[in-house]
Amino acid sequence: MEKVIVICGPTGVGKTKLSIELAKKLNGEIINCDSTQIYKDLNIATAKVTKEEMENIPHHLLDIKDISEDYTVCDFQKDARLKIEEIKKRGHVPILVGGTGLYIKATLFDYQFKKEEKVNLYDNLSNQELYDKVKKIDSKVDIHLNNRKRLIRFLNYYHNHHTSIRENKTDKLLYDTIIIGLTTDRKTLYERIDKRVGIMVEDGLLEEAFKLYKKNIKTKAIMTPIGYKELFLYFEHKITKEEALNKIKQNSRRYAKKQYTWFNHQLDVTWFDVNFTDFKKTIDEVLKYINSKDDKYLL
RNA sequence: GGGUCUAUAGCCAAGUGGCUAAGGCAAGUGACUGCAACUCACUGAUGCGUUGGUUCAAAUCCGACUAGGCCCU
Repeated sequence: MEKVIVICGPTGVGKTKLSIELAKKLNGEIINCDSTQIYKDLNIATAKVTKEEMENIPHHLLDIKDISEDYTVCDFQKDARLKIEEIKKRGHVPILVGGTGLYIKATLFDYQFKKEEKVNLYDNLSNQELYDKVKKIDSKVDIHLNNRKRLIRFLNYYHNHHTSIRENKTDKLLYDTIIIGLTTDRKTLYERIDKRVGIMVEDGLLEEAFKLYKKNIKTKAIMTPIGYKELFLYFEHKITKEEALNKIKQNSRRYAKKQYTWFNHQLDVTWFDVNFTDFKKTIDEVLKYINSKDDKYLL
């Protein structure tokens, strides 16, 4: 049986470290599932693995796009599935690693992204008008009146496919999957996140951000991740450096919190409490679990 | 030691005798199939420093106490 292994969890728990150790043991190759690490030039703020950390383990879907380009879950699904097949063909184990839940889910499950033409027929409508339109098409959808982005998406979807997006739900899994979640108590995680921001600064976060700032192109790729937009405000003298860094910490904590909500409710995750003082124990625990699920990977 | 001002949720605060104590921030919870590190929603004081009193009715008025700020000594 050919498994696909997934490592998910909040930002800052040690997914990267575990993924490399697992890849070494299981003859694996890593597929990045982090929406911001797809892009080139976004390294420190996105906590991207360094060449040294990789330890010669093949990594895929890192640095594949320029910051001026757009990339969506639809692109990722296509790319990731291709990579999974390639890795399997080599007789290796695909290990999906990242914190972007939607990307992981869309890859693993039978999400259908059919061809669409881009339309912006709805930009001038008020939220109420959008909402009424949506309700008229499908009275059962529960997109909130204020969630303009989702309302427009619904209408665009309907325009293209003439069905309600709600009917797109699926629980059909395309791969034999083991989903491993890394976790720790909230307090420890938050401390790690705060500390990591300090390390990022030492590693040159401000320089990286300033380089992007000077380009003066505020693309989606730059403005989405946590770390740049906050520092841009500092560069524009709107807030102090201290405030910017605190904002980065806070946004990271909130992000981690949201990731928990997502993973807990959207995927069937088996959680492992990380042992930070002896990470080997965590690795062993996870390996043991994988082994119990599939005895092909003997230790 | 004397005078004076203040005390409402983790923080900032509105409220100046009468519906169930505004709001913001922080925090927590949740939704989420084409921007997902996105977008959006929900949640908080049975109580107004403590304690007596006035009143049909007190966060609101009066007294004492406690704590803090400022001024004087």
